[in-house]
Amino acid sequence: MADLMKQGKTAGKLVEFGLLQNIAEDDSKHQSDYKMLFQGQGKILLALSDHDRLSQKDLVERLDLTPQSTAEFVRKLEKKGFVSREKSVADKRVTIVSLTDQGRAETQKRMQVIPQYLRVLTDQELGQLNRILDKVNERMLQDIQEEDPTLHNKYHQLMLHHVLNKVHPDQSVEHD
Amino acid sequence: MADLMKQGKTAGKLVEFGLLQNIAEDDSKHQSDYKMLFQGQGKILLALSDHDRLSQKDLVERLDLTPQSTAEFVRKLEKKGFVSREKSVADKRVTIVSLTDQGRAETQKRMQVIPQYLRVLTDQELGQLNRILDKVNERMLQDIQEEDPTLHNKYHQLMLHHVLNKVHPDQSVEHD
DNA sequence: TTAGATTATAAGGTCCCCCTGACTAAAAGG
DNA sequence: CCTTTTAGTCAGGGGGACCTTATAATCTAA
Repeated sequence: MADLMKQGKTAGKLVEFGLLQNIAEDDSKHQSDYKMLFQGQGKILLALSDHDRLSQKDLVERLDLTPQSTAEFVRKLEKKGFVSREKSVADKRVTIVSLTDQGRAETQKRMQVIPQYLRVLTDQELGQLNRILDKVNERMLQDIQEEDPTLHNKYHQLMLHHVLNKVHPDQSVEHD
Repeated sequence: MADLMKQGKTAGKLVEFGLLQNIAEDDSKHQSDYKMLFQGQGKILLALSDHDRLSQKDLVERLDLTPQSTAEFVRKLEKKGFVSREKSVADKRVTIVSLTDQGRAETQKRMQVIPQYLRVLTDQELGQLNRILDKVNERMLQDIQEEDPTLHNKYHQLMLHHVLNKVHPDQSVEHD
């Protein structure tokens, strides 16, 4: 019982957390666009930062979008200078999309967003939070896989691959 | 040094967390639209669940939107059956917006999203997470207030009021 | 009573995400 | 060689978040 209640309480706090993140984000005009990481143009950037030089077809498969949407996003990103397009020589039908340096930088910037608010946590608390997030993330991962055992959505595959890469290997380059 | 690194690590895990939340959300078709809680129509719902029966003017002030946008969102919500509108008798210019039962239910549903994944945490971990979130949330709150000492944005005020209400009082109707 | 302020509306715009349909150019296979 | 299949394009559309520029209706105060 107490457990359920505590869970509810925590859930509430997580909502608050999202809320505050949201406010903080549009308060400081710095437009980190953290929210846009997982949609539209952001998705493309993400996919490319996982594996550069993908054909639009590849993107379509990985991101589970229509070719048209994909083309649209790629075009927009190109206009912004974040990606470049070139025709494949091997197969003149295919367009190869790649991240420009600027795009790479942008993607970095979007993901980093090292939340300042973490600075209030003690070393111990950071450790606790890390362990907790590992556990929770792993659980979500399982849930997702249960929901879609074959994981048809390539985007999800990509993302999970990302996560798995970080969640279970030694996972740090601690060499200070 | 170690601290900064740990912070970075945690930040990474938080990104993963967002990622997974996102995937989980559009995997299970239940369209909780958690992401839309803080924008447009969601904002309106939120404001009304804080204080029902507001005039559009009130909404405008609280949400920091133009009257036109507000009217638009309200109209859309009305079309969906989430809110109802009535003319004030006292002042025939004003329209009073209130949540319908359906709207109330919807709002509940959107906010609840009691994250199942919290079930993997032990009682102790929940406690830790609660403390951590309190700390972090409080810090974000301060940051926000520093950024805008007078807190011009009424929406933020509303939200902070929400948060403050939960962050420090006893905060629960614990009667299982 | 009439001018000015207040509340809301209509109309139209910008930009975003994402889709369907129709079509071209290039590759592949019989 | 000629028909499919495949990669991508264009055109158009639905829905969402906002905004600006009128304008109408109502209230209020001189």
